[in-house]
Amino acid sequence: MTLRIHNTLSKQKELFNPIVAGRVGIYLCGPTVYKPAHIGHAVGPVIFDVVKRYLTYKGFQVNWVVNITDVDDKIITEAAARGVSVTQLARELEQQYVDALAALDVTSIDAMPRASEYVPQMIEHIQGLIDRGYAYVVDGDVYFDVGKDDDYGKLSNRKPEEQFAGTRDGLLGKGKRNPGDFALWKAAKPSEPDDVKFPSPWGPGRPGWHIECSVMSARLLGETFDIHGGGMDLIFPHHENEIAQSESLTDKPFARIWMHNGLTRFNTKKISKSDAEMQKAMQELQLTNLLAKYPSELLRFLILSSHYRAPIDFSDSTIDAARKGLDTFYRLFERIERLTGSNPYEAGVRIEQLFEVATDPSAHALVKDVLAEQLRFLEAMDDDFNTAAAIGVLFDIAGLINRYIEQSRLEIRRSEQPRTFAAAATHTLVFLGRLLGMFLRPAKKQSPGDDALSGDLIALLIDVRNQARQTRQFEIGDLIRNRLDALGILLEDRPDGTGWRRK
RNA sequence: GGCCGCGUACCCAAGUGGUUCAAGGGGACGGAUUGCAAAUCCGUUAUUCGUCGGUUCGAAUCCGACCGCGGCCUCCA
Repeated sequence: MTLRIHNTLSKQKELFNPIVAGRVGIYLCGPTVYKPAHIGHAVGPVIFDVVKRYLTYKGFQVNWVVNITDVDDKIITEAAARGVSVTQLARELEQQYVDALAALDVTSIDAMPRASEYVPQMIEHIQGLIDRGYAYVVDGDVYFDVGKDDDYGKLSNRKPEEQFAGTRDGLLGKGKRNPGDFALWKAAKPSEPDDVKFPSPWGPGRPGWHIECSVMSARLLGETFDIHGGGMDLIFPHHENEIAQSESLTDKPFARIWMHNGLTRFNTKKISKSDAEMQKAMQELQLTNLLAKYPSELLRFLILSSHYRAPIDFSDSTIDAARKGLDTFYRLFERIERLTGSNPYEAGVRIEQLFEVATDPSAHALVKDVLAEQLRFLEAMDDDFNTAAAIGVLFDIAGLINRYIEQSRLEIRRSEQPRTFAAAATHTLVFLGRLLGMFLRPAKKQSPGDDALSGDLIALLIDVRNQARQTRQFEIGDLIRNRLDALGILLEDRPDGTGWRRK
């Protein structure tokens, strides 16, 4: 099986072969820390977390870098508005972001470099571009000269002459040679705080937006590396400019593969910072708020339920549907533990290890079918990380296991062999889910308000109810069930007794 | 205006030339099971893939036009 990845540069899926055999370098554009991160900021990290998990599974050693932009106009403005220092604001929001990613089980990032800590290297890079004639200085600013870069625009398919033809003079700025020229270095303004003033050969100032990614990726991954990721909205100008300033200095290809994820939408609109109507929604869509409201696994599941290049529409109804879908797996896991005594979250025999001993026809069929599904899962992942299709396969496997449980009447007769196979199939299911960063640990079954006493009381009510049912006093039984239902407790009468769960 | 993406059932969402390609989830409706439920299982729910043309023996899938939605072209994951 071979992995193919869609490359924005070529606009098609390409066979993946790393530069150095067995090793993969990935750079993902992280956030500018000037406002709390929203759900859209989690999409890239979750997807690349899966990319890393999958590549690791395939035997690659992955080095994944996500940058933090902590020097920027917007941070300066926001910090001034809040009356805190730029550094203070940036660190606070960075910590929030890191915490949110940890909550989402995005724990596989290898380095999170800060722009502010690579300024000397950026200056070196900029000086190199000046020396090579690709950049010029104007009153303490340094601009990249897009006119000197023959293939400028190859990523976003734009030609600077056409793109900026007839643009207003305003874009020309002070002393720009071409309207499309972008700042590599911005001279400090007197009003700006000291913690964003860095000394440079061109006077005090700070780096432009794009240069940090070129420099930090080169330092941490090499001048040419395997995969560069980010949101679709970064293709132009950010990534285009990264390519220009990197390749103009090194004469080497920058990133081999560009992966761009679709943007998260709310009411079909991009979650944007400037839209007034969006401001209110933004509050709700902040990662910290969402993580307080929903299990993180649900957010991850929702993100992975559509292909990474498609936009995700975020709404209560999509969340709700995702939650109900996820419950299918949770119920299966509970069922398996109850019927087989095997904990799906703990290491156990997977079904592929039982191929030889599956002599019983239905067990044999289960093994065969689950293995076929496993293949489909891997094929989906190999096809540009099609997590949506992969999740579809997980549902199919869950169906196979439930069907097998029904067929072998496991609820009634707990025969040895069906228990073993059902448990093993579930271990395979969990194993595949974990390639997506799912099913890492048992889902929370209880609410914060639950305690031992309420559990005992429910058990007591169940006993009373079953006594009543045995004497066919169903009104009493139903009363208890309905009243518990109103409290959010769902009773389930199974062949082996009555269980309960929260709605 | 230029560039890019999208438009698949009631909703979400895979599929980008042909035998299982119309996955999967939610919802709804039948059936099995249950005292009744819940859960689970079985079945039904798109002869059709925005519209109209074209290419082809054959298209949701390729080409063209059009309609609709969105993104970028200024900061943005």
